[in-house]
Amino acid sequence: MKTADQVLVKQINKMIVLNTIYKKRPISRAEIAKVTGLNKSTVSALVDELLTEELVLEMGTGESQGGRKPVNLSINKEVGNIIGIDLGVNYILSIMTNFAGEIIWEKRIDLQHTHNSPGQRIADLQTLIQETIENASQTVRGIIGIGIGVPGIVNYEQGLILSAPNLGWENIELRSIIEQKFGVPVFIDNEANAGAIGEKWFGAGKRADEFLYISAGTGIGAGIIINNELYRGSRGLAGEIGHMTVSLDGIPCSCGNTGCLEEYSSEKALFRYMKEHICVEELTIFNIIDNAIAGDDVSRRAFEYVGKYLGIGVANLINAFNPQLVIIGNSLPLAGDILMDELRKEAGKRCFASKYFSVKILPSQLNMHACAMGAAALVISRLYASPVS
Amino acid sequence: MKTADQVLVKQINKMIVLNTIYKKRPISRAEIAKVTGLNKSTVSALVDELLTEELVLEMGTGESQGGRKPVNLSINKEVGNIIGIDLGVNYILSIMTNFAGEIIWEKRIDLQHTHNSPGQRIADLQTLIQETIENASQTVRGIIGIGIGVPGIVNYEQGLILSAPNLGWENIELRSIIEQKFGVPVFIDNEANAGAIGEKWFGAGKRADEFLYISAGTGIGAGIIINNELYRGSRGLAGEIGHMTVSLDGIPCSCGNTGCLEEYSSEKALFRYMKEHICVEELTIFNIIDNAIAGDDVSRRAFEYVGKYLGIGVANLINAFNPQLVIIGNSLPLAGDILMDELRKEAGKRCFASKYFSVKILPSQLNMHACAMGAAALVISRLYASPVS
DNA sequence: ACAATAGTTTGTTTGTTCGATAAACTAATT
DNA sequence: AATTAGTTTATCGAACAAACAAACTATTGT
Repeated sequence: MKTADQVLVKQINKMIVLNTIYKKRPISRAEIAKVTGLNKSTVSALVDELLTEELVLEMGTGESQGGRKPVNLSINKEVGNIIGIDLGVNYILSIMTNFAGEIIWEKRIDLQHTHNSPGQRIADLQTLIQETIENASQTVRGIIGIGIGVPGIVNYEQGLILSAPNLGWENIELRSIIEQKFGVPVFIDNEANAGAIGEKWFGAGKRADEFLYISAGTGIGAGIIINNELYRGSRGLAGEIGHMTVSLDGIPCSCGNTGCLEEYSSEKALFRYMKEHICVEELTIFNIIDNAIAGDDVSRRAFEYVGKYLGIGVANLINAFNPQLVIIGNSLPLAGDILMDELRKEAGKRCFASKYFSVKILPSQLNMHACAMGAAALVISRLYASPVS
Repeated sequence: MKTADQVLVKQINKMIVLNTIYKKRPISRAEIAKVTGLNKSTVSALVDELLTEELVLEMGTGESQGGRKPVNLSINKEVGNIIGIDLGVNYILSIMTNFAGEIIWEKRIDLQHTHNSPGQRIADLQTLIQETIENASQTVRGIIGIGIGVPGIVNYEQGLILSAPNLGWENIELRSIIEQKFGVPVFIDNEANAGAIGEKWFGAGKRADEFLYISAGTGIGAGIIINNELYRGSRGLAGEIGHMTVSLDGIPCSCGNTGCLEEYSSEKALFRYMKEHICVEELTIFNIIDNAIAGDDVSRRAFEYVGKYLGIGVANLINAFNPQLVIIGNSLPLAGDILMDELRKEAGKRCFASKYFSVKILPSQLNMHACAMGAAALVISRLYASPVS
């Protein structure tokens, strides 16, 4: 029960102005007033503050509309650098972006499963972050913060990893570890949540108020955007759809149940399908994708199999959430239409809403960068929420 | 992109004050200031307005806390009457409540399936509403509005019933029909959504920010409360979970697919179970419930069967939404623990979150009144949102 | 050709309104 | 006398409308 006052009013309007500049840059004060409905003088005052905070820049003038030329306003991309980390199961991807979310440096390191003790992995992470920082550009405020997407259960508020089974991690206070080491604010979120935010800020979800981001990789997870914001659920566990039952007496799952979605439509399922169809080679997910695209029959059918079941899971979620859009991300959609066609077909058939209107199902626009860019957006969004910091 | 101004500030704070009085009545101005954090003088001013609008009453004084006695404030229950309608498949329930949501009159009429032409049914509805109005008490503003819960797809903004297959209705402009006839504001919503709002305002969901209301009757639907508000989805179809796939190659459904939840855990499924187990009698749902409670073996096992599968559906939703609470409503939970025990067992097994904390699964507190009371709350909540009307 | 001028658009300044707040007050009670 | 409840008064700060200044285009007249 948060009461309202003038501080709140100003915060909201300032955020609206900054957001408008971010989305429609270059834009003049007059135009901001027009599209937001705020008074000209109000816009002027708020823009002045944003200018002194160096979040916004005046960049020359635009074309005259029959009178005085408008002054172009733009985001100051060089206020600071943001680091976004995708902490994968067998890789770490680190990107450095400017304030506009443009990637200015990145590096991916691949890790063997062999040395996955938490300590070693965190050391690798710290080394990579250090290297990223050393490649920062000259900016007003330096490194603004670090966002990290993790494949596991996370307490976002406390920056705590409760459990990341695929990493073999339990109760790691990752935020305080990284904050102490680098002295900047750190934000930890689930990998699928980060992916959803990435697509919301920079990808296929920019214009959708409500959408689902399905991370289909080693496991299956969903990031849920409701009312333009990430929905985390009452305890931060929303979107844990890997163990959705889709087949009552289906394949037994490591969780003790049968017929979990993850057993039918993840990398795990794909590998099993390959193995069952007499494919003895040791292949990576990327090998199978390449083979499928090149026309290999078994690989294609593996993706069709996985796509069909993923379509069932997606249909179940569409029925429950009624989103405008579903984005399929992580590794599996790299197979393109081989996966997506089958997925769309099955989802369309089983989706109740499709009788009334069609739900768009798109592959990720950011591909393997979604999680890291979303992690960076976790940091950037803080600047937007409270420009005065 | 809604901008903020002082009007918004006042609206928010006034609503907070009114809500605080509603929830904690009797309460003094000083106490309101304490619990909300608003300034004493602000509270005084807002309360004064609420008093002149007759939404609030001064009702004597409370015990002294060592100084001047506090003046007790309370909701003015007699500002007006609200009508809530549950438009069932074979019944119509009409309730009349005061401003506090207390039922002061109600009537349920049972209808035969035989004459379910939309015209006849709407005539029956209008007659019942008329009778309800005639039983209104003396109030300041008379009938404030009518809320109607409908088993079908509804466009809430336009008050339009797009489709109600169980009623045989398509594209009925129910709001304008009823508004024209009775000359008061009318709100139409889906039956499960109304049930969820009912439980939120008056039932088991009062204290939960995020919960799911599962309406388990003729069909299966869900009302979703997120952030203390009903979530309707991008096109008002959120919660249409009847055709969630729970068994890949399961029972064929009227929708053309196989393994839909509704085929396993609705009244329909219960009746089928009874028939398959050599029960030739023509029974109503209430007969089966009574028999089950009385100890009849087949009836009990029918509820256990349905409960188990409903548990799977509930687990899938918990995994996706991570609510604090799930409320099971409509007819099936009238069987009590016979249904609920099996449901909880299965949901607990298949619910990913249960490894981290337990989700409460409760039967409806309002039982068959949830929908009608929620429909009334649709009207009442409008008074709260904009006290000046 | 070109200066004068009218009209338009952009952005700033000024004065007003309105809501929340703090502080000083009155009122009522132990 | 001390304490609690509620009101009054003065102040602050936000958005806003209106008036203004600045910068530009278009039109007109010579």
